[in-house]
Amino acid sequence: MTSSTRGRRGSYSVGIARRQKIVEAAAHRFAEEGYHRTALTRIAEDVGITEGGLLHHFPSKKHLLLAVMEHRFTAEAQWWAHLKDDADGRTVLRAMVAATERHLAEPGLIELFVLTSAEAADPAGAAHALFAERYQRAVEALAGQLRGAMERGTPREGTDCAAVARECIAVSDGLQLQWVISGGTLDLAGAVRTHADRIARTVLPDGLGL
Amino acid sequence: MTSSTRGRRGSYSVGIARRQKIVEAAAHRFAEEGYHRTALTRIAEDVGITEGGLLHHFPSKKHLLLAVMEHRFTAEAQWWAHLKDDADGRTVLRAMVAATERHLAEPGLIELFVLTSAEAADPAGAAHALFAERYQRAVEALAGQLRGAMERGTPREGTDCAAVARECIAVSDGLQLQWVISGGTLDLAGAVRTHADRIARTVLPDGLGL
DNA sequence: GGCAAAAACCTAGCGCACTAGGTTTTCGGC
DNA sequence: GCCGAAAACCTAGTGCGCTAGGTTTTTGCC
Repeated sequence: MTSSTRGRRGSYSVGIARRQKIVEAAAHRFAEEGYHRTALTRIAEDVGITEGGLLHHFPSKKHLLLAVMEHRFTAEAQWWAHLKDDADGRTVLRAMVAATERHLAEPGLIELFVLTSAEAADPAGAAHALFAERYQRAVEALAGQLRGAMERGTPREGTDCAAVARECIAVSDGLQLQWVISGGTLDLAGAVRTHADRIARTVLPDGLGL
Repeated sequence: MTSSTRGRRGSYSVGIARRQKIVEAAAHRFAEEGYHRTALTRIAEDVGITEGGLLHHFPSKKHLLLAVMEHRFTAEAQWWAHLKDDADGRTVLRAMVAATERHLAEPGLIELFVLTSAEAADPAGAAHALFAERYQRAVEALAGQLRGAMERGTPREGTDCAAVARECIAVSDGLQLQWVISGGTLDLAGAVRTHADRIARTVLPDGLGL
């Protein structure tokens, strides 16, 4: 029973490199021509292997989509990390608007997000676990920051921070959907700001907007 | 150039009956085993025809899903019609909560809705047009009722009713997503109520909650 | 009632996502 | 350096969504 228990060798360097290339190629094609319209064979060709070979690394097309999204999510999480723990509620709410603007800058991202969200609705699907965890983490983080911010001011009585966090995330997701369907016409960032402002006026101690 | 221009005959009665049966069978199977896991062949078998025969009526599986959803949407629209035009803002907001509770009562409905929403993200897809129109109509209706209600009271200055309507719909959609992913754990109706209450406090003339 | 024309339906076949099982390549341990 | 086990990769085959084109059934019209 050493550190490397008998059997079990882990990925080879060539495999790791291949997976990275696959995710890059997939991200490119998905953003370019859409998830449903890109065939796994094309992505496999892009990286110089067979469809079967690709499916060795990612057992299904959905798993591949998930890997692409996970890549995005980590980048997103890193960005949020720049917020200090003692940031006040107003700063957090402003960060939500800024995050939306960041998403808008990357073409195809929101479409992919909406798609993956729906995929996550299937409890048997691979995306389910990731999203379940992701939502829980996001709600907790946002709620924690709001709670901390309120405790430093005079908290409004009976404010459920987790509920506020869930609402913020819901508004963001729901508006993203409307934005995609509107073909990019909707002022997404503006709408998110309006809501953040409403939250500020109803839950922040001073009752002022953003 | 008579009323029936040459050519063009319209559906036969047998076809209409068949389509209805197909939609019923599809709705049942989709709710039962999920959209992705039900094969068109099964639905075709249920109604006693071939897969090819089914595809004559609905050119694609997505079209069929869309037909199922349209069926639900009309039922939903009829329900909303019970609201009087001169209903006050508070009544409209309460109706949103009631609508959510209605959705929760029908198993599998919200899952299908989330799925179809994502499908609508593809501009080339069949669901896109329906959802684009649906959202526009919903926003206009809600905004109109809010506007009417506010004009009868003392409207808060600078309230964009359309924006409020979009936000309400976004919250509803976004929370539905979280509800599905949570496996039904989330108190969906409660969360919608919390938001509706916040809206009431920030946009209704009296500034009171629900 | 019978005649087209259009709807309803079927058959054959393609591409894609995915599976099963075999072959080749990598690489830690001797 | 080389052995062997596991990773990496390929090949063959299946079921599904969908298309193309043909056949059967319905139905308005004379």
